[in-house]
Amino acid sequence: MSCIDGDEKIRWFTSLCRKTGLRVTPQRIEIYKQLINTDEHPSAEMLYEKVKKTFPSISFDTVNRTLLTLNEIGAAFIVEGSGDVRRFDGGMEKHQHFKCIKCKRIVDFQHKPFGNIKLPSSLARKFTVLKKVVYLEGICDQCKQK
Amino acid sequence: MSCIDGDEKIRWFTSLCRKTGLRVTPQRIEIYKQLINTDEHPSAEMLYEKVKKTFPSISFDTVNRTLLTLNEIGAAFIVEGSGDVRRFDGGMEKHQHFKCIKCKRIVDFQHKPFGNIKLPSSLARKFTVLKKVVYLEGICDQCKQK
DNA sequence: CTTACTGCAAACCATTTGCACGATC
DNA sequence: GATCGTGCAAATGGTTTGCAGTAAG
Repeated sequence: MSCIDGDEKIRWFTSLCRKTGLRVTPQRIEIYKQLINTDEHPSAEMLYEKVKKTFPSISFDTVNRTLLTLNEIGAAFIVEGSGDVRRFDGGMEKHQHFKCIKCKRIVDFQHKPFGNIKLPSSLARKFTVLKKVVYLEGICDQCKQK
Repeated sequence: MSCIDGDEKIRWFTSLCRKTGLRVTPQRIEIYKQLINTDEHPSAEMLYEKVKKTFPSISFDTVNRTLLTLNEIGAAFIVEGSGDVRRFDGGMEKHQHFKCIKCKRIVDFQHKPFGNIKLPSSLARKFTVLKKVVYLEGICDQCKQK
């Protein structure tokens, strides 16, 4: 299921690990692989279930810790949202999220104006802004039908 | 510390309670009062400490439960964000948040373009969007100095 | 060979739930 | 008086921490 640029990403990831002084372990690679091969914005638990299939001896803690590490080195990030369990995203291209408050599904979408949002300069002077998030919440198509 | 329109808001709140079939209890009023009299976007715990001063016998659970109720009837809302403890906001005017990832401080700001953001129509057709959030994360002025 | 990572278990802490008593309508 | 809210205590569940053994550089 790994696409053409899958290997590309793995190479980028391993070099990022080395650059940041992290060791390249098979567990890390596998977790990262699984993360970028899904678009369901998995929680640590969800990802643990996936990784276990190809790596039965892995522990939940390793998955969870690794995801936090990925977030720190910028190879993934924690999805914003109010409440609920922590969800992760390995897609590094500029995009936004819609989250269904019923089924908790998170859907990616791209809307140029959201990506190019300008900050008020008064704010930019005062704070160091590291992340701009545009985030929508509501009821998804599947849940509306019920 | 209650401003001129403080009583106004309390009246609005009690009528909202009645409209939604909730009973008007002194605890609820006090919690709501404290929530709208601060701009620090308190957690249930923070608010509990405040309310205890004027209402020593109140329990943490009541505070927490009440805040969730306020969120449901639209008298307050849960502040978006990634991870950390749940924070609440009683300010119902259109505004945005900046959150410092070091000290967890949440700062309100208003930026018209953020308030008037238009959704892609493809999305609006498919999903029922209940909430649009523009949210910034970074390092605040106080933490930068250190 | 040194330092970091993994796996396991226990600890933690915010949040939730159940229930009896008391307050509101 | 019936129903909802409160307070207390216990349970839950996601997340974190400590540590000994193991693997990477």
